[in-house]
Amino acid sequence: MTINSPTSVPPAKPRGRPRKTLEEREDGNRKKELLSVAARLFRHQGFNATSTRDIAAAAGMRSGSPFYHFKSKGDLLFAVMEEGMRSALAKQVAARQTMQLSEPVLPSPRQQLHALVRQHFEVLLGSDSDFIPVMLYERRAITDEQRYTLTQLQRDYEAVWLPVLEALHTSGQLRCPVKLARLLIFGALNWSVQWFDCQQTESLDSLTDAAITLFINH
Amino acid sequence: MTINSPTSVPPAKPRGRPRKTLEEREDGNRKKELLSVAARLFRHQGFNATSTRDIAAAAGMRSGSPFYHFKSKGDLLFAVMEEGMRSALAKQVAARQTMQLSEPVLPSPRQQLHALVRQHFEVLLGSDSDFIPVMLYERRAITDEQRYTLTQLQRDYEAVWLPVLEALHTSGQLRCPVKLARLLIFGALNWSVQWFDCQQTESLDSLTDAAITLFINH
DNA sequence: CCTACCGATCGGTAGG
DNA sequence: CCTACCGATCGGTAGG
Repeated sequence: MTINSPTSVPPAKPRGRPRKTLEEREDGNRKKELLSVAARLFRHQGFNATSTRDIAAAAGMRSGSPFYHFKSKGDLLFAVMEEGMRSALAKQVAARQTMQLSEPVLPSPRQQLHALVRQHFEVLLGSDSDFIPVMLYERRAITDEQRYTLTQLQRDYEAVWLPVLEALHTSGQLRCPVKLARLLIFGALNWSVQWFDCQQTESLDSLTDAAITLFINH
Repeated sequence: MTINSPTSVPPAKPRGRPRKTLEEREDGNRKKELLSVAARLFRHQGFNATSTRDIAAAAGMRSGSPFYHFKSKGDLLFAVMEEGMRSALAKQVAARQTMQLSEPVLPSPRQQLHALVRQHFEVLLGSDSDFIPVMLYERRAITDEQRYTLTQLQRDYEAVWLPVLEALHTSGQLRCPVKLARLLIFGALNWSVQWFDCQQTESLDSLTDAAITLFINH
């Protein structure tokens, strides 16, 4: 913690040193708790400004114990990112299935984009949303090999968007070339983690509506 | 430097230990050199992953010498950010004056936005463009007081955009509410530092054209 | 601006 | 998972 003025970190879900009930101790819950605690600290203080001692203390462990679960601090960071991507991919698949089943007619490309944007805001700003921001803003700190793995997952995530953008481009509702549109749109959405205040009145629904009106004609 | 795999840093402008000619030594050039060297390292490795020894070495100094010019590492970071904002503001003023003088008729709101976007891409991606990315991506690492100063400068920078966006909203060329449009547009532009490759064929001009077609109707 | 140095903190490990 | 610990590195300073 050489940071000058650390942005105050929201209170942890499990604070202090939790009494270890027998049920908790046996399984891999401690490892998952370590992941979510690390995600929260990495997001709000940054990877390099968060010590493994910070993480251990926030998880109610001693300083050496995180290394029982993860080989190194870098591996813990990568695990946070990978978990974030796998969770985001799962949510994306679920959202698509829900949409296709519930609609009486097939959703329009515009409706599909709306659902994708809404779901992406949920991943970025919703509950349990520390993992993906860490992945987005700490990619410098992982190895090339790890970055390659994440890039593959991100490609899967973005693959769903491309046909939707293509359809909108063909119909004239999206005038920007698809490849650049994807980069610019993701930028607009991803940047929201820098300014969005979940205490504010602005809901993710109205935010999604606004974003769609910015990108799409008619 | 506890980073796992530091993104390779582009070669410094003045590499190694420059011979100190008499002209260089006397004035404040060393301080400015320290600023630009620190901006480059902070941008590519991050603030916390860059040691003051890294900076000193890249500037051809010994480890303690940066502290002759700056009280602390944090003050050096803040100086980089402030210099970036003042330079960006100066470029913005210059661009506006050029436009108003050269056009035979007053530029349309759309033309004004084009100029603002183009100028912002220059600040983010053009030559000597390490300062603003550092300001955008290392704000966690400065004090509240310093952040307040920067927020003021950023407000000045953004103030120029608002009337342009208002005019576009009134004329129906921008359907998104102005306040959110500003946040989303800046996000789309600022995120470009994550993916733009200046080696690529894509020019800042065509990038600007694409961005305008994404945001503006007709 | 350099030399020589300090106290603090950090990631990580051996052994249990 | 804890205890006890190590080597390395870091920001910063006194004195010139």
